Amino acid sequence: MIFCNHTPGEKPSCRWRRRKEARPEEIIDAALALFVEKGFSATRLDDVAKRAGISKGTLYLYFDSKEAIFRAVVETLIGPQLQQIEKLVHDFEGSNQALLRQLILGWWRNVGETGLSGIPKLIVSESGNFPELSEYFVKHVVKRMRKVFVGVLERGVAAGEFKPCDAQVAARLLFAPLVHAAIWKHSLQPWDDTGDVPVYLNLHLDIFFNGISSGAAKNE
Amino acid sequence: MIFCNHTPGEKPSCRWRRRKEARPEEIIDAALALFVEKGFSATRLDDVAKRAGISKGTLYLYFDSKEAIFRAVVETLIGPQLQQIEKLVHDFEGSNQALLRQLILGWWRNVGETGLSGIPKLIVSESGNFPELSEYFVKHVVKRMRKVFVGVLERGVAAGEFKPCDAQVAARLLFAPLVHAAIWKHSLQPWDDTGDVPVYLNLHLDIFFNGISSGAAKNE
DNA sequence: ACTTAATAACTGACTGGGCGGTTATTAAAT
DNA sequence: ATTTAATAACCGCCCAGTCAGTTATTAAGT
Repeated sequence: MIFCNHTPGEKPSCRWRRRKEARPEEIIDAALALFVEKGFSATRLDDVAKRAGISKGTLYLYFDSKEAIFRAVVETLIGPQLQQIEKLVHDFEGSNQALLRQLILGWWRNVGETGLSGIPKLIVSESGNFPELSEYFVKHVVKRMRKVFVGVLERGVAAGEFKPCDAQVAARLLFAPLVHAAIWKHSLQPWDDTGDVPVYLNLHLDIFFNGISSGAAKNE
Repeated sequence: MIFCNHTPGEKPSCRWRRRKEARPEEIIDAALALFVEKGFSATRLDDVAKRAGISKGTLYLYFDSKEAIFRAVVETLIGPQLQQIEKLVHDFEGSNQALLRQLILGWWRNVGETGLSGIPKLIVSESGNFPELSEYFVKHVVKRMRKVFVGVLERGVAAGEFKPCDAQVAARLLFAPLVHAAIWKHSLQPWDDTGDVPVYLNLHLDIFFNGISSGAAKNE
């Protein structure tokens, strides 16, 4: 705790090191973990600094305020994920059901099982205190994400693969268990570890597609 | 703001009134609203007091601490709901599907559309800061609730009404959209008012039961 | 190579305000 | 007159944000 800032496997020959490039990411990672665990208000910057292996003053060399760190956490971590998802949809060849399954399970693998899974809880928790951030999140994340799902669902309906339905609502239903699982993982999971999530998601997908498929093929 | 504490429709003839009986509930209601909106840490007791129409000192005549108020909010508001639900299940006559539909829609009417709908968000947000409370909630609310759903689902499977499946997991899936809708309502809804919830829930129920029904009867 | 000067990353003690909690006092109720 | 609900001024801790000083690093000079 006293000696720090050494690249792994290096002996502590000095009190600290200059690592201008690495700081921001380390700060954001530390802040994400603490914000998710404790919430924004209850997180002390001293703790963020300690976790990032620096002093509190250093935080202010890279960010203007606690709130700026919060915004950076949210805004920098989600862009890449969305791009990857949109790419997957664009390149995919196969049935729409298979694509949606892959989207759901892929999201869980890339987001749900990583530190990113804490972001939904964080956003939900702080929505009342950061309305502008919530607006940003809805506009640039939720709606963009939903657009992908709605597109695939509508394509599936047009192709006769799914029953006709309100794709907006169906998209929300399809995605809800993902969000639910992610939030759960960071809140009540420790006291109710009900099996692993992929099992949960697979049953969801089976029921959902069995329920929405246009009757033609039934997967047992 | 200055004059207060009058039963509705009473003229402010004095600075305040003694209303020992009514205080606790009013405090709890005020605290619920603010905790849900801002989270526990970010809520100031001065604001709770103001909203309850009293001064901060008065809070301490009825509760030992801020945390005690928090616990009271959670513990006093959910018991009655659970009892009502268990009674409904006990008395119900009809198909298990119909019962589950009624449970879901009834929950939304009695909880989702009232101030109680904020509790899930509150629990999730503060789970990191109040582990004991989370444990209590899981033990006495989540599991008790799930037990009801699991019971009905298993009965349905045994009766040949539903396909065989893991009732524990299915119960979580069935309930997830409710929690999702409630949390959504208190966080991102203002920036994405996607239709009303009953429509969402009805589609959920249609897809779910169509997906899980044992093929015999199809309701279209 | 070795020393020294200049720069910039980093530190940690400090502060000012805000908020949880207390208490001396006031006023309603009986 | 006595009791007690309620107040509002008050206290002290905590923590976001600051800044004067320290140390690693780099560059220039010899």
